[in-house]
Amino acid sequence: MARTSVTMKDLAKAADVSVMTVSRAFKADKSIGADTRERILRLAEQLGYVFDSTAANFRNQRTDFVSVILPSINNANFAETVDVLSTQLALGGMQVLLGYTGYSLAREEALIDQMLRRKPEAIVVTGGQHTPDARKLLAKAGIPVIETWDWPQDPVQHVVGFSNAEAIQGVVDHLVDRGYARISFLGGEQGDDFRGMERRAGFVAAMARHGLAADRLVPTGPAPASMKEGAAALALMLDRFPDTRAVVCASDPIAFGALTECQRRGIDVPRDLAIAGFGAYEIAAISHPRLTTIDPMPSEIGLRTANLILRLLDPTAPEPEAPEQEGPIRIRIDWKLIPSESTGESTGTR
Amino acid sequence: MARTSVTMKDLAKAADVSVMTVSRAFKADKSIGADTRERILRLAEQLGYVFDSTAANFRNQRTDFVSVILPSINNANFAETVDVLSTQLALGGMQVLLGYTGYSLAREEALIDQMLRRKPEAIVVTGGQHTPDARKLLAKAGIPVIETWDWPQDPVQHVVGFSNAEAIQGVVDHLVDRGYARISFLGGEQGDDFRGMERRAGFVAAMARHGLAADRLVPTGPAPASMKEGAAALALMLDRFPDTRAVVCASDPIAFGALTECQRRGIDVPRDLAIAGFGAYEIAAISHPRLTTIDPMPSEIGLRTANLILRLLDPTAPEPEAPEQEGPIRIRIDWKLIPSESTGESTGTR
DNA sequence: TTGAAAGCGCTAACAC
DNA sequence: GTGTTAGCGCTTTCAA
Repeated sequence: MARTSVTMKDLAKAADVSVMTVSRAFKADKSIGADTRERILRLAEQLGYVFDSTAANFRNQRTDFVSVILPSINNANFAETVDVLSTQLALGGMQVLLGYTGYSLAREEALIDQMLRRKPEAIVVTGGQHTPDARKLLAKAGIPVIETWDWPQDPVQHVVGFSNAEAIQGVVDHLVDRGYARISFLGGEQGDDFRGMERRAGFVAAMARHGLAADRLVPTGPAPASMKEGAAALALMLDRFPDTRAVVCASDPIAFGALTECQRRGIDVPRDLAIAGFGAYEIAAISHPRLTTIDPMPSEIGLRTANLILRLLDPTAPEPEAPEQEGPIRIRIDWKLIPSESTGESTGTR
Repeated sequence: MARTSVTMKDLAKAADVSVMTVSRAFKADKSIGADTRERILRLAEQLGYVFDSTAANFRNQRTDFVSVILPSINNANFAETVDVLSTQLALGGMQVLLGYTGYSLAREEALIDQMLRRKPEAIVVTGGQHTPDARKLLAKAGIPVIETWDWPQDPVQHVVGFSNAEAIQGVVDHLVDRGYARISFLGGEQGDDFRGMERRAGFVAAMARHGLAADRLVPTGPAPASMKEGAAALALMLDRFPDTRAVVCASDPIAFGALTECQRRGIDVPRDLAIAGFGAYEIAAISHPRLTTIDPMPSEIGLRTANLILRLLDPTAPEPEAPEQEGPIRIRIDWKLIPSESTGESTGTR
């Protein structure tokens, strides 16, 4: 194993130039003779030299890292946000450093602490809920902090997201529009999945606004709730609230699980029961019937977050009036209702 | 923004000790007075000191990074592998640096080049297909290289994976067992998705072995093929090979897309048509009917890869006989056939 | 166009 | 238990 790697010093010796000249050979715009550069690059190839960006980064006091903290990587929505975020940041020469909390705030705190030691240029977190210590760490980090996928009451700094409580109301309004009144909610009400809890709160608020009973609440257990839990929750709902005519689910996987349970029991969706999800996952657009859902624009979140970071870090950015005085930036993402087959058409109160 | 951060030097001055003493205060096992340490740590808290691991890593010539290169993060199987891999490596103090190729070998080459400059301790790639230059980079990297999710003819170094061609044969054998003979294959045959192509090759080989016609091949377009493409491919298949009684799909998303298309057309699965997938995605276990599939053990791949890396990097590992001479390690992951409802029961040739 | 000096923040190794 | 020295590989600055 070539644990002993070739350095610029070695190259310099071999090319009989100074280390500085070698350094210049690897930068595009430095003043250096074309022939000298070519000779050095050829030599580098021969000796198997690999540029050490850790050293360069250290010397420049820039890591070009952006830390991104997610509840889980195994979630198509978060994955899409990260995908776009990474791709976009790569255009600015930035690299994403990913961390997963497993939906635990304690783990998030530990991760933030650990991440900050790596001296990222900015840090992106999911949600607006953090432990007090985590908040303190973020506030004192001295780098841009962006909370995403949420619309916190009291943001740490920048925000790119939306209100989960509000978004779910789009679903409720849609169902009420179609004449549904006896509506259940399937979704977690425990653990650290605050987005799920907010969706439940949003459901309750929206039902109250319509003067409807909002007590048909079925938990799906701690996050991440997925298809299986959705099926189990539907069974539970049929047992507890048999008069239900429509269900709002905290996520599309839950909704799809519920749908399969209906199929197994011979319950026709949407004729006997309407089902709505959340997240605009791939499955919502293809299941039979297709699921009515909310598109939270995950790629938009990633894109706007990346652009915000690039702008905040770009020293050449033209500052309009107040130089160095710009306050926190709040970018609201517009979720979109996608009405579809699973909530059918309606003709009267259900 | 506190672009000017507090260093050990500042702490040393404030605590009226040497920088070395400060350094010791942050290491668990160093000889230092308990009171001195406490005083320094308290001071660090007050001054908002954050340990700079980039400097420590640079000094120690260890980054504690492991590069992991994936086709896409938006794939539940790869996500699971990475999840377990990251978690396990974290136990050894390692951090994963993720990169996505978008199923492009050219992009993979660029990524590998870029990653190696960050001086990772090891590099994990997906698949055994690389550009010649990428292979060269990997071979000369001087760190452990692990190819995963594949079983290459000519591995670069270590391997943790399985043969996609062989695995798909498990599905074919199962269908033949159940009496199916007129079997189609839905899956990509273009672009850089070599795992998909290998599955197709495996299908053809298995059919030939059973003396069956293997010419019912329906492409799904370039990777990543997903549910929508699966539905479209099924429609195409019905048109081109209407006598088909069973379809083998290159992935569960394709299979599920095909299933939904059947549901829309009133084709009963498995009575009229059997469908099998690949990957043991969540959807396979819950769709109605549930999908027969192959479980490629993604978390096992992640776990074994992590443990292999930790072992290779651990200098205290007891080397049995040949010190520093151990050859490449090949860990074969045993995929598992999961027979389920979508391939039904059979009574005779179909 | 090229080179010499200095140092980014931390720690191994060795004194005391 | 604490301090001193030296240096990881690179680049900014200034001089030639």
